[in-house]
Amino acid sequence: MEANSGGGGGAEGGRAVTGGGGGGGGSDVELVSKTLQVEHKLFYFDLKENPRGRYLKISEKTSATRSTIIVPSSGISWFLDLFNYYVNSEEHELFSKELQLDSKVFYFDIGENRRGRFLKVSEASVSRNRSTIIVPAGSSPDEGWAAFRNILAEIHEASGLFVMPNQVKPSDGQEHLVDDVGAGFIPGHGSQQPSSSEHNVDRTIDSPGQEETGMTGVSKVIRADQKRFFFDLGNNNRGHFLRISEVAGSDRSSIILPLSGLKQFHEVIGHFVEITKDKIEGMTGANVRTVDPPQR
DNA sequence: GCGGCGC
Repeated sequence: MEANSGGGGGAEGGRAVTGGGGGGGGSDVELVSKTLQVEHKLFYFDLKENPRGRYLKISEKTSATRSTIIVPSSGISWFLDLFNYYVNSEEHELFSKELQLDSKVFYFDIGENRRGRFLKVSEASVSRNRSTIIVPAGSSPDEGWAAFRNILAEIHEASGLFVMPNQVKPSDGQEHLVDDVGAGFIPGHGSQQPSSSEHNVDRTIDSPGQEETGMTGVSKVIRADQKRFFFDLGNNNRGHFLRISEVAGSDRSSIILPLSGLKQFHEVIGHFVEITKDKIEGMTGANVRTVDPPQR
């Protein structure tokens, strides 16, 4: 559905109020607020929520300049992935990236001047002018980009803590409820999700999965391009199965995989991962595209 | 206390 067609709670962003009136963001609730100083820049991270949804506002402030981008909450984990990519990649293999979220496109570009290297993140949306923040790499790679990444990881993790348990219902018909693919994990016992570069393609939401309920109702969702794939364990009188549903727009279709076939399924997928390694290596997700660096 | 961004 177009549940988040607001492009990330765009109702805010200071568009109506210009000039230093009271920026009373109306119904926008601030869930998390963090600041990061990189060289002489100050970055503000505000995870906010209004009736249209949740979004992360990232502002860059210097003495004379303020610039803000608004990231829909579903994009936080993509941002995290992308910053991991820029932190972990060698200099010669840094490419520009585009990230498409709802109606917005975020451009990630590397630049360099005598002050050093920087990552330019700009947001283009239909209604608003393009806005840009620039994150210095720092003299050691950890200073700028990694610190930025760490904040993103903290916010990504914290945002999971704000998911009400009854917002995610197991099994049938949950597709429309699981709007917030980037919202992270449901807090449970012992769920440690360190922000290392170790998380994979899957942007998962774990249903409670208590022991007493058995495995039925365990669900995950991943996202690739404009599609979402839901994985739901279920059972009927014929036994247990994994239902994999593909949802794109208003179309959906499913396959039902008896658990007896799951291992082979896994092996076959692994085989294709193996033989396409060159192509998918470095992909942080299928709706992140690598584009040629600008020739300037 | 820099400086990139944009046309």
